[in-house]
Amino acid sequence: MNNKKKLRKAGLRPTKQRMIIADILLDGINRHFTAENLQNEINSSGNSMSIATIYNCLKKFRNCGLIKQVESSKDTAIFDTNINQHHHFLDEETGELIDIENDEVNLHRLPEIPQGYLNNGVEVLIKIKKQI
Amino acid sequence: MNNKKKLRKAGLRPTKQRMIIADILLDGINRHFTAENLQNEINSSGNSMSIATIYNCLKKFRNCGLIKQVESSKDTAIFDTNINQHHHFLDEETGELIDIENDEVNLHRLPEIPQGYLNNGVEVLIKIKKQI
DNA sequence: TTTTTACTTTAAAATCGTTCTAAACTACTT
DNA sequence: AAGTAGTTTAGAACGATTTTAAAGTAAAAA
Repeated sequence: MNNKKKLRKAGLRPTKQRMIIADILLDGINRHFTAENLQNEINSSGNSMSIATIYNCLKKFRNCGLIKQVESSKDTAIFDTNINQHHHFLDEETGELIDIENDEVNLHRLPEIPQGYLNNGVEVLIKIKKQI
Repeated sequence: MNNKKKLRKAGLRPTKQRMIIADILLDGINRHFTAENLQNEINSSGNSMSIATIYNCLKKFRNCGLIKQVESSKDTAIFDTNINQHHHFLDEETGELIDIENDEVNLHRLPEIPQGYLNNGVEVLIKIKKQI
């Protein structure tokens, strides 16, 4: 499916700006990035875009499930083009994230979900530290 | 052990401000809180403290292992007085966190830690959503 | 004890990531 | 082609956190 169709299917108008971002992000390659990283990529591709638009698009893309936002206590939001349930190694020193595929983690005996709630995704974070 | 000793053991000078914070946080009760929450508690206890000092202390306490910082992509840092390895339910709508004790999650077959790194703690986050 | 030194606290300013504003623009519908 | 609803934009605003630099304090040295 081309990106125009992907955006339409997600309920988003395929504007010029969203297409530029989709062409960068939705190429099937898994990557972690910040709004600033993306702006640099946009600039490198010969385009330019207001940072407000970039934030708007990232929020829309995230809410539509085209990308994910990683749970991490860094000062900057980190997004992920891998939208399948998966996990991460996190080097807390550098902030570097490494993907862990879902089938590499075997979760036995999950605790019971609190009354009145539904399970909305499990994320395992394995914090790692450079060996000295 | 009293709080003065705990601070000394952690390598921190037991200043008046750190003692006020230690008296609030290190009472053995597990809680999640932000810097602002803590400032309110300090004020309620009849004391007052510069917000810069509160941030300084929280950073020191965290770096010494007296408290933990929760991995979560909220806009405000969330701290946790439960320093044992444990996990959380997260209601993404409200930001509410609920503790999951470590033995309630059974992790079989963790992936291999990348070359040159050491495991520095595992955190499982179960995102939950209010049932409609 | 007094002095010295290093560390800590503080208010206020600065910074940084992100969101808001409101005007101009553009995609889609009629 | 005209209308309308959604989108983009620069710049202002915001909120959390950090920095600054001066005053204060705890611990170490004399």
